[in-house]
Amino acid sequence: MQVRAEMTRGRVLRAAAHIFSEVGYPSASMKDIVTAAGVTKGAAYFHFASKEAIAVALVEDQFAQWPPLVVAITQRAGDPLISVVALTFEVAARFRDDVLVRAGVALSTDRHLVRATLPTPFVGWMRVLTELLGQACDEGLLRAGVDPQAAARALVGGFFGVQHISEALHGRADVQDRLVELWQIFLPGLAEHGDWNLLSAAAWRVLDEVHDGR
Amino acid sequence: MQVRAEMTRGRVLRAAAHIFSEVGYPSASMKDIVTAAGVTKGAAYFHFASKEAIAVALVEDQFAQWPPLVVAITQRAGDPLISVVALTFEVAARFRDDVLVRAGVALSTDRHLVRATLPTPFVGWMRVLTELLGQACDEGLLRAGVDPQAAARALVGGFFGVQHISEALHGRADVQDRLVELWQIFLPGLAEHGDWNLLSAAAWRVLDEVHDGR
Amino acid sequence: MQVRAEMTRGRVLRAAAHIFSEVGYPSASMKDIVTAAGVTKGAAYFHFASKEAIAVALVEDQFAQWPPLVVAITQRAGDPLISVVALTFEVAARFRDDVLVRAGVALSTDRHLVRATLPTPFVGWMRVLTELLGQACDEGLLRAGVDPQAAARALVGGFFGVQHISEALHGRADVQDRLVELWQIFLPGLAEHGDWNLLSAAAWRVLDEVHDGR
Amino acid sequence: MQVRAEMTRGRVLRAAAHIFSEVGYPSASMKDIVTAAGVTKGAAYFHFASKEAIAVALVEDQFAQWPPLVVAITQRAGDPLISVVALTFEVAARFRDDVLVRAGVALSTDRHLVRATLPTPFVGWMRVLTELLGQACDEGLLRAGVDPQAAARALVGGFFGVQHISEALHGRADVQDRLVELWQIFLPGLAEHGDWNLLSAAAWRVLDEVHDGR
DNA sequence: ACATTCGGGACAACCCGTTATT
DNA sequence: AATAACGGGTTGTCCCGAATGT
Repeated sequence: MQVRAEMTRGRVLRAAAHIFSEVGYPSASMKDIVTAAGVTKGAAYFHFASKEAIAVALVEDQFAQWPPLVVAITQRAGDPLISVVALTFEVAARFRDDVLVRAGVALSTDRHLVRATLPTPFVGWMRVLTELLGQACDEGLLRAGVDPQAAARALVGGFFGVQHISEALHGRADVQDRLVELWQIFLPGLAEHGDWNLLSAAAWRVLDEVHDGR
Repeated sequence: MQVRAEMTRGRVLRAAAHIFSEVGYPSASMKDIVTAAGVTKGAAYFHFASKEAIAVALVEDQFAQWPPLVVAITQRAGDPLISVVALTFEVAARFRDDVLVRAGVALSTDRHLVRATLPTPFVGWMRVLTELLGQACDEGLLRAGVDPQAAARALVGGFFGVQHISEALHGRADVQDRLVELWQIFLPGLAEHGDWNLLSAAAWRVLDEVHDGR
Repeated sequence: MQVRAEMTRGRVLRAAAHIFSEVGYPSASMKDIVTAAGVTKGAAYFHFASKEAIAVALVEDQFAQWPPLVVAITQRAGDPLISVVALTFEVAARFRDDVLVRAGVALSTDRHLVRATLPTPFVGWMRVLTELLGQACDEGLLRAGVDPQAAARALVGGFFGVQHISEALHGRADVQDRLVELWQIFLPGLAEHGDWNLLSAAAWRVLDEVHDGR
Repeated sequence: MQVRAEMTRGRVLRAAAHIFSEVGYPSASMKDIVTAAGVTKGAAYFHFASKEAIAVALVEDQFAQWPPLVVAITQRAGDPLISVVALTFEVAARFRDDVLVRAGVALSTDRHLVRATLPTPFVGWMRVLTELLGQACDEGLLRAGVDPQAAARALVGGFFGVQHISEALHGRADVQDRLVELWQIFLPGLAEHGDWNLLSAAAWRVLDEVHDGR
């Protein structure tokens, strides 16, 4: 009865995602979760050993979804800077729209509230961006003196901060606008002759293709 | 008996700050707090109506400490860009070193976990920075086309993100280095002819004076 | 407000004694106990940190009540053999009649069911009886070749077994009869010329005095 | 598939015996048992309707093993007193060494913790011993005035007590020594001219024969 | 005014023995 | 005989108030 089991597991996960992102992990009670999921406590505890295990599953699911996206975008884009911009747009959109992702982000942000060991956040993104910016550097696209790794760290920090504030103040409704603002300040420091209008237009084209391709 | 009362209040506040910043607000129990404070529950509840009230007091204390700092720094600095840089350095240092501040930041970051209404974060800083960058704009210090408000938002976002990641990964030990990296990327987009070395040196001088002045 | 507290504590202890001796420690729920005691869980947990702590208190109370009894009886009896017999009668009566004692005995018997460390049973009684039988030996009352310590161990074992079986089969209603049977078999092996009728009559006289003396 | 089924049943029984005698019936969870047995819950519940059913099976197995032993020993011994002594030695050894027996004893001792009706303990042994001591009486081996039934009750009580204390204090390691001590006190009250050394030597001879005979 | 002791219940997470379903 | 699901029940904790000193 694999399919019923898989359905139950998914229901729990989705319900937990909603509740976690609404009231936060510590205030979410298993009772709320199973009620929202429409399953019994026994069923939930058959699939997840504990509340923490649900959180871990959620965060790991979220982590697992990025590598394929990175591959899809970099393949279509060709240019590393376009890839980076497109990634930030797409990730921001998912942060805003996908409740599983929102929950994963909330859990990662409050990771000290979860006793279980969650995967370390940020470092994966730093690696990806360091790689892409390194390529850009090799291709002579970066401003002289820019260290790809330092730029990657700054970019991840900026993205996270902007996204967090957008969430705190407006439920991420304005996250894309804030992201554009961030890029407009960032770009001159990153690429000598980068033109934001061209870059963002290219990034959107890539995203359109990626979305259609699916 | 005024002095004993004030001492008790302070002990509770400091103990709560430690516990909140260690395990987070929801997992911090009043029992832990009063034990750490060395007072009885009754005493704590005489000064604070609830656990939430402690959190509110902590956050408000934290908020209240910034305006004087802003005044002190802007008065000494004269130049608005130097003021901004000096502010980020000083605030980052307090985020790292002052347990009361750390607790306030943690509570603000997890503000949806506290049912009571905490003061809205970020907007105060956005106002301050918009003001300072507006001055810089008037004085012709900014790059052409930079909107002071948008730049202020990006700056607050970048600062928060960088600081949060530094906390998550290294307990804020490296926050100053990360902040410098952020500025190095930011500055070209903000000020056409800004030189980071000069700017940061000036900012440190201002901070030295401010610290001595106290 | 010492007196209310002491009352509450006592109510919990007595209720727990009833429930423990009825359904056994593991099957007794705190809910049952506090309901029977007519107090709330908060009150119970103020006095006892856990269910185990109640069990420990019960057993320790039981242990603490024997030394005074030993003193009272030996002082009145003079003769060590009479003391031993009187002790067994009195203890058997309390095992049968006093619910606090019954609970303590039940907990000691099932002590491996309680994770907390309960005082070691039996050894206290072995010491007391070894002492008394040693005196009897010195006074030439014992049969030649009897080792006081071995006899004490056998006596404690016999007493415990007889009492346990009486409890298991008839709720200890027949414990005194069974005890007399035990003594009638035991006495010839212990004291060459002991006469059970004289000895038991003397023991009862001592007990009457002790009871009146209170 | 008869043999696999029988194996599964046996594994469950043995695992349950271990767990019951370690932590007691109420604290033993089916999960622990099936894990220790290396079978699934479904398999265990195929063989036993409930946890109680396992306990009942264990106790009944234990009860069923004594009648053959009684027959074997009385046949070899001839003399009823030798039979009684040999029985106590052999039973004590099995109490100490056989985990199935240990579990049965533990369950019988804590029988009020099992809701199902377990076979009444002690009375079987009392009947056997009453019978044997009755024979001894008829043969003039008992001390004048000894009631076989009362003596049987006292003996069962003494045996149980000594064995229980040995278990509680030393895991039954010293049970044979304690049993000898008990007999040395008991014998004079039971048999006028009984000599313990001869009796126990005869009992051991009988046991050797019984063991070889198997 | 300030502090303490004691009590009140709601509730949380999780486990448990058991039954369906396959 | 294995996987999956079932809910009820357990202990313990938590935040807080009420009664009581000092």
